[in-house]
Amino acid sequence: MVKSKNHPNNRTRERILDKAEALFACKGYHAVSIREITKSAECNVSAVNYYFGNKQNLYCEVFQHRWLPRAKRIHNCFRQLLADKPNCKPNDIVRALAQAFLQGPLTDAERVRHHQLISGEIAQPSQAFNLIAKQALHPLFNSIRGDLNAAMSEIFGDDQLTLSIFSIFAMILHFNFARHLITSLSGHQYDTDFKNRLVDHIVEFSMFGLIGKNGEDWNASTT
Amino acid sequence: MVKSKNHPNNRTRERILDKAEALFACKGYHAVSIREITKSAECNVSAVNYYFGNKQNLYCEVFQHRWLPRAKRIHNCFRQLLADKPNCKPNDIVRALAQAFLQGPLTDAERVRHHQLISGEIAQPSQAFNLIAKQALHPLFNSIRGDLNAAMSEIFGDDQLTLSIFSIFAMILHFNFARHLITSLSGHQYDTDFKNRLVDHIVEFSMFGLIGKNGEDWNASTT
DNA sequence: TTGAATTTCAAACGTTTGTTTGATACGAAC
DNA sequence: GTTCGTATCAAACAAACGTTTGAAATTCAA
Repeated sequence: MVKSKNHPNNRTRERILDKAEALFACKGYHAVSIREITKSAECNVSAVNYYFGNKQNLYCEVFQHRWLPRAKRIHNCFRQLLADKPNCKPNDIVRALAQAFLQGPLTDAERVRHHQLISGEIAQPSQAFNLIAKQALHPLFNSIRGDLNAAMSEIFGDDQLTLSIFSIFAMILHFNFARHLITSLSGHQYDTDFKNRLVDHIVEFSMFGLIGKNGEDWNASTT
Repeated sequence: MVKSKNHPNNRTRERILDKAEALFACKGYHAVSIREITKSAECNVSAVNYYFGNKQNLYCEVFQHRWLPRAKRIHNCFRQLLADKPNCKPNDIVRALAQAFLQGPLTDAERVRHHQLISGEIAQPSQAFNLIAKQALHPLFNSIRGDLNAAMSEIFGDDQLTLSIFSIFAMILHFNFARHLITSLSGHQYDTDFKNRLVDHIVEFSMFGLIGKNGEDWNASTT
């Protein structure tokens, strides 16, 4: 009956989106109940169905109205960092990317939420995956692809460039969403110092690998 | 009452473990019901509580009796590949690792299950995380750390080595559990050719980064 | 063949789930 | 002050959930 209504910017609606996002991020879709969300948002159980129709749709609208805007803020931060460097080299691009994702405009709590949500969709894609793939992942991927392609003086195969971008993203995502494992194995907390260290590492490893900046030119052993 | 019983190797028990693992892997813990598992295993609902006490414990025993043995097979494959190469260099180590995880002893279906399960635990650690951290992740990490340390002629800081290993693992895990995203962005299916390509890429990128094997020695632009 | 232990089963347990209902409260327009 | 569209609420809904029960099968040693 109220199906076509939009309920734009209603207070309760916004509170539900906030709390739902936090809960979905840290426990996963099926582990969170509507009652848990509405109790956290201090409203009635039926508010979810009133404003969003059903639970599944609430989950999608969390991605639409919370996750995507944040992804755009990160993307803009990345572009801004690049704009400050005309004639940028590949290492500038990787650094801007790592900074945008690890130290960018988000608070650390937002960053954790952001990457928990996307890691869930990457591991087990749902309806929301198509949304963020089309609106965030594909555009960002193509954007970086173009930048890197222009910045690389060497001739780079299409596939080689694609796989390299995947690898850089693998690191950035992994250092964000595998925090527990990384803390457990390395002993480092995710403080400012460590995140600086991570950005430097991602740039150097992406550029020079294990060989390192001043690396010797050893020959590979017999294959 | 039957609490201390072990029910070793019972047929029904094994079938439940098999089906539970497959379902937990592809839908996640909370999205799978006991009835779904027992229907798939063609036994009575109460069999889960009879053999495993409760759902949570079944989940843990899946990791104990299915996931861990597979992790050990991968680890053994890795060690075997290294044993065939005396005086191995870092690129041999990375190649052995990538091969063990992407082409190793598992069937492809097993590999997908394996990485879906661990990606769930990495993103949102549960009881099972401590088990696999202690019995698989820490040992493998330390093992690789020792190998790489011995193979690197250059002096490598402790942290630098640690972060490099994380990065290599980030790639290997990412290329395994983000299959949907990677297929969506690159157009590649996970056939034999593509997996060969991935192993080669992981080795080259881990060794030389974007610069590549025959890379020029450009200078970084001004920081 | 007997009898005790183990395994399977249908049925039910009390909760919790997502969703719906119908009544009440609110807020602006007339 | 009345009216009307919107928002909130307690209460209830059927369905599904994890778990328990107690009685039938089944197994197997004596």
